[in-house]
Parts: sequence; structure tokens; C-alpha cells
Amino acid sequence: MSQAVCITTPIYYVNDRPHIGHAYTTTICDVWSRAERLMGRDVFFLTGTDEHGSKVEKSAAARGISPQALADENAAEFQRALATFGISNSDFIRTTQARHETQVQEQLRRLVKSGSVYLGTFEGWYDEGQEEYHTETRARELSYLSPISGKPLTRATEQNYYFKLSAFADRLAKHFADHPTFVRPSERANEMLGRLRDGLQDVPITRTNFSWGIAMPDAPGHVVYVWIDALFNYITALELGSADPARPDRSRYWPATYHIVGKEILWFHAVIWPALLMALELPLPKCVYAHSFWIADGQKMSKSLGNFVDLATIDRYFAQFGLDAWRWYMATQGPIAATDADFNAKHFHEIYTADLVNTVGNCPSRVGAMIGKYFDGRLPADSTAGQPAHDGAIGSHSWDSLCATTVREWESRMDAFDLQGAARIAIDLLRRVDAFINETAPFKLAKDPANAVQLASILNQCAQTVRVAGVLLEPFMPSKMAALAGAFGGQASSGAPWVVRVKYGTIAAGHPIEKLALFPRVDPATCVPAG
RNA sequence: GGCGAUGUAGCUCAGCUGGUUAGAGCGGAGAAUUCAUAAUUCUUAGGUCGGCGGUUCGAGUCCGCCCAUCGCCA
Repeated sequence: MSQAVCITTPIYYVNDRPHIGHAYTTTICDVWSRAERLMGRDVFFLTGTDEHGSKVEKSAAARGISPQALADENAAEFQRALATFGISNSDFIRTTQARHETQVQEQLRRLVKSGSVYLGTFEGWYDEGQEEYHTETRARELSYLSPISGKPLTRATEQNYYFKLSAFADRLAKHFADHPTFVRPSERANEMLGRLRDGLQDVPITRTNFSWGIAMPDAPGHVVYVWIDALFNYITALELGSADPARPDRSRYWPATYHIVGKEILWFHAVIWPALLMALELPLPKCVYAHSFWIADGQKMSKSLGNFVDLATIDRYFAQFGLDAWRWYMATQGPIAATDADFNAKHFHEIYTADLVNTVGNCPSRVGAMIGKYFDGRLPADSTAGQPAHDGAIGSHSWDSLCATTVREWESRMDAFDLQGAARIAIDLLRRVDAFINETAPFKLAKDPANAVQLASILNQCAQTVRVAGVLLEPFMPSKMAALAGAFGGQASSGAPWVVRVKYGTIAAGHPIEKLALFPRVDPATCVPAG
């Protein structure tokens, strides 16, 4: 049985339009999923849409359609977007699906039964126009007037169901202490710890002022808050609360290996969600990873500025640079750490040229060209292979062990969700081949037939190493690396076990090697304009 | 306002518990080279390590204050 791993994106709110933020989160999860699958793991990659809540209800009403119709429409748009990004998700969950609704209700019954959820009364300053409450201090600041309408706030009470979050403070603190990588990056873990120290309040999990949501069991009029409903998707997709005898068995995928989220929703995922799981006596995810945001040309993306990198813009990048280049840029240049990353056309072009055209494209191209020119496009034999004196036989490289070391390092980076590190390691291998070619100058040796044996060995080593590097780049750029595998004798092993695929030296002598130009140069003058 | 960071070469950033001439990638410059998508490889660029003060034999590396930027919360 191979090791089961699970990675999730947040589920995307159908009131939003897909943009670079969704593309980013989903793409990095996809890269990881593909890498783990390559390594032979049993991967479950979950994404989906969050479809309830008063915002959806209102948007639908404004358009004169039902909330479900709006959700159907936009969920379909998200699914189309995922397809264009080349996403290999295992499932797509929608919170309006019956499988989700029935399980959420079941989990809520369990929470009520265990005493973790109770009916409580809330009293506060209510802004009728905005349908929201203000805290006492905030209300005082506002002189008890609505900041929007200017009308007086009213004293109102409301009965809601509450989750007893406060009861889990100690256990949460202990979990954070015992699992230093539970929340990553560490800056974010510190933010969460800071808030934990401030103390935890019980949180309302139902409302009564809208109806587009999951009904609280045995509590007419109470609707589950959209974000509580949404959190459960991670376990409803895995059927953890299902009694359906025909359900697929996905329990082995829990706990999730990684919940990948944006920093704006970390609190829900790092504190409230774990507490809910504790209340349900379910294991906690291994890691909640909060990435930061893309900004556009140095400016925060916002609706008011209208500078979101949207699907139309992304399509223009696809047209000019290709999907794989886009994925490479997302995975290697994105805001994976605690600081935001800038998205701009000039930088995109620089990375495309430096990494993809000049290295990933050019290195196989020159190796393929020489094999074509000197050996009729057939891989020449490496007469030094297998010899004890392999080290230093030609140059000072032992490609066999260098590849093996590189692969091991790549594996551990991937497992740790260090996509940028894994990418760099793979590309470094190609840079070593480039350096090796300069060092041994096969194009000079080719001028004298007396050097044929040595020339053959050098080019064999280059080709073998290029093939291995191509496998390591495959999760980032699946289609371009499939083309490379095809040209460098890797296609035959494309379905082979991981250890076989990344083993150095498996292209047989005599196998055809093609010269190919994977990434065409793009004239910077024609680059996609900003925004 | 509370809590927490960050501020290092043109750009993006590494620099763990303080110790010889402060590092990488990209860009720039020079050289080598011609197999390759004018690609590659090598060398290099002399940056008051935000400012001031302090601790120390010695501080980007610790402490205090100040300035700037940012994050989380209220």
C-alpha cells in the first residue's frame, strides 16, 4: 500500500470571479500533487466551491435568479478555469451538494450532543442598514451611529448557536507548541500564537437573518454560518460523516497533509477548524500553510482599483508564453512566504527567458544538436559507465551519484512543500550539464575522430542527466516535459515506478535523441501589458 | 490604539546560537567559447548591512531609542 497524502485548496466563493489568487493557490497544490503522485504516493487533491451565505443570496436576488442558479453558473466557471490551468484535482466539492449538506448536519448534531455547541443569546449594537453588529468600543467610537447610513444603532438581541471555542484554548496552545510546523510559515504561526494568548471567545455559528445556507438540525430558522459550513468540506469530501453504505472509502486521506490557504483565512483554518476537529475527536491536519498575496505592478489588487489579474489577462499570458510557463512562474515566483509577491510583465518575461528559454530549453537543445550532428541522432554509448573509475573519468563529474543526490534532495523539498527549492534543484542540474559541456568542449573533440570514444561518453552523460532533470521538472510543466521525455528517450518509462524514472543512465545506447526547442524566445516589446 | 515583524549590492532576497577581506540569483560590465533559441561558462561589480546611542576584546548578528514599510487584531 502506498502512502496516502492529501492536499486541499480553500473552496472558492461563488460570489467572486476567478482571478490570479485562485489560479495561484490551485496551481501550487497541483504541482505538489503531481510531484507526490510521481513519487508513487496515493494522492487526494481536493478543491471546490463555497456556495452559501447572504452575499450569494443578495447577488442572486439582484439578478432575479435563484441562489442555486447563481452558484451553478459560477461553480461551472471555476471548473472551466481549473481546466485551463491544467489542474489535476481528485474531486471538486460544492457546498450545495447533498453529500456535503447531510454530513454537515450530522457533524453539527454530534457537536450539540457533545456539548461543544449550545444555544446562546447575543446582545449588541446593531446597524440595521448593514445588517451587522458593532462591538461596544466600536459603537462608542461611532457615537452609536451607523458609519454608513448615519442612523442610530439599535440595541438588539439575537439567539444563535455558539461553538465553545474558549474550551479549546489550552489544547490548541499545546498543539502549536508540540507541532512547530503546524502553521507555516513561522511568521504566521506567531500571529496565531499572539491571538491565542489574547484569549478565545466562543463563536456564533448560526444566523437567523438569511436563509441561503445549511439548516441547523432541529432548530427551525437557524442557518449555519457560511464559513463554518465551508470548513467542513475537507472532511465531507472524504465522507468522514457519511452513513451511506455506497460511499467511496476515502478515510485513509485524513488527516490532510496540507491545507493550503491564503493568509486572510488563516484564523479559521489554524484555530477554529482545529478546535472543531478536536470537538469531533478527529485528527488535526498535519500542516496549515498560509501563503501571501500577489500584488500587481507594486499595487495591492482591489475591486476599487480594478487591477485584478483576471482570467482574460491570464489567457493572454497563456497565448504568449504557454500554460507551462505560467505554472512555472506561479510556482517559483509566487508569494509562498510571509511577504507579498509582485506580478508584472517585465519580471515574467525575465524569468521566462532566464529559466525556461536559456536553461530548460537551451540545454537539451544543444545536447540534442550535438548528438544529431555527430551521431546521427542516436544516443552514443558511454564507455565509462559502470567502471569503478567513473568518478573523474571525464571531467570531474559522477553523474550517477549527482543525479541520485539531487533526486533525494528534491524529494525532501517537495515533501516539505518547498516548491521553489525543488524547482531550483532541478534547474541546477541542467546548469551543471551546461557547465560540463563548456568544461569538456565536446564540439572541439568532435573535430578529431581519435576522440570519438570520449565524445560519445560525454554526450551520453549529458543526455542521461537531461532526462532525469526533465522528470524533476514534470510536476511544474507537465506538457513541455512530456515533450522532452519524448525527445530524450524517456517516454518508454513514463509509467514506470519513481525509482526507475529518476534512475540515471536508463536511455539505451542507440536510442534516438531529438533536438528540440521547448520554449520559443519572446520579444520583450510584445510582452503582455500590465493589468 | 494593542501585538508582531521587516528595513543588507540596481532588482529579489540568504545570512543559526555575535568573531578572519558581508553572500546568492537576475540585471550591468569584462573574458573565454561556438554545440545551442545572440544561447553557455568563468570573472567582476567595492553595498556607511535604515538612523543614533549602548553592551562587548569584537555586532547586519545582542540591548535602547528614532525613522520608514508591512502583517495580524481591535
